[in-house]
Amino acid sequence: MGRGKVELKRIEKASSRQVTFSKRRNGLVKKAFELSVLCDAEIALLVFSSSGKCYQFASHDMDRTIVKYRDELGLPQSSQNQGCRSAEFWRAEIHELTRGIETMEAQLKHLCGEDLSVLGVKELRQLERQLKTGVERVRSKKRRIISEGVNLLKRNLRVLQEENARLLKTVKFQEMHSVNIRSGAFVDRSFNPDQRVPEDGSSSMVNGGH
Amino acid sequence: MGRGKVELKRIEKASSRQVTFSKRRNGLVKKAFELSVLCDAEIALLVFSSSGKCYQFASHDMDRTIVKYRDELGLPQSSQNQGCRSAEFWRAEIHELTRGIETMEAQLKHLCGEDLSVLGVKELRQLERQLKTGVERVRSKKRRIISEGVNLLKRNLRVLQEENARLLKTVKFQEMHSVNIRSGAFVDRSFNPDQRVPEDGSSSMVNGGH
DNA sequence: AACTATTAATAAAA
DNA sequence: TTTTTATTAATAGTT
Repeated sequence: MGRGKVELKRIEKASSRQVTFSKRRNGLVKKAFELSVLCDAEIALLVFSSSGKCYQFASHDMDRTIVKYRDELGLPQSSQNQGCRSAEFWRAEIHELTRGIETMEAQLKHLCGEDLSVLGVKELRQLERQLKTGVERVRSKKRRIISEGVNLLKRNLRVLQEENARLLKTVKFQEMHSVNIRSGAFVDRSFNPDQRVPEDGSSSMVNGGH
Repeated sequence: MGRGKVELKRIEKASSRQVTFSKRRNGLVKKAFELSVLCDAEIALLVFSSSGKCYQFASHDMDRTIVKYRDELGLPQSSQNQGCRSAEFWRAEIHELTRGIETMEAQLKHLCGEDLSVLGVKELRQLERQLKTGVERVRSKKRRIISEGVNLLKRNLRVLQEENARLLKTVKFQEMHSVNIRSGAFVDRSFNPDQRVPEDGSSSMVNGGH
């Protein structure tokens, strides 16, 4: 609903993203409100923008609804004040994960041809080989998928053509048959040059059926 | 949007209310999902039907988002709680990181031409374009590095050649000089055809320097 | 669950 | 941001 449809992926242009966020956030809250009123539902909605700003809507009371949700899961309350002692552990855990992420991000960038300054010729050669392999594999996969599609279409085409040929024969046979049975009508018609044997247009059906 | 507009009040007819609840709840979740994807937002949505059934949507992790919301309310009042967060929060944080890692691993595999079965033709096309861009960038970087190396060598070559020319002149001059001073020695050499003026080999060093 | 006539949301532009 | 407008999307009532 807008000037053209939009792909379901992160909007790259920051300004557009901001505008869309603002509009859709309003729309979402409006919808949530309407649902709560129309259907007598209890709704809690939390939205954090990518920059960390918090927006919320609650038809009744945010905390009450959250408590209800926790009850639903059977979770104990006020878990917020627990677990302070293991913070160091979690920090270390996260540090590990973050390091892995950084490595992978670098790899991804390199594979996209970005941030290449840190690499030497040897590494560039290896990267190029890796990318060429990747391209080749992707291409061959694509070719296979497309060729499968084409083959399917060809098969369908053949089946339809055979079907049409059969139908055409049947139609011709029926025409001949009706001429033989009602030959009197034929004779009658021959006395009236304006009347013709009607054409049924079945041959055009062959192409009309996609 | 429908056959006529609706008043914003509780739908009295129970069956209509139920149908509308179901439809609009789906719509609301869809909108929440779209907002989270398009605008990179973190969203938590809780919906309780009037009969008490609980429905939910969370773009990231419900508990993490709730904790974030509580932090939002709690932290501005006093900063003493900063850094002291629940194990749940850390678990959610790690869950987030792990999800990111999985995404990146998948991307890496795809870029290496592995695990392509999950992709459609459109995605393969995009991937191919990405890889081609990457290859091109890697190649151009490699070319630049190599060409810089070559240029450096050429510069060295020129410098050395000039140096050689200078040295050769000096040698020639000294020889002439020595001839003038010790003409006897020159005469000695000219009498011995096997002996040559020694070549210093510096011009072959230019090429041997790789 | 489908089907549409309508209304509502919203993308792009101003 | 907000408004406007051309379009798409959601959905109310119906089958």
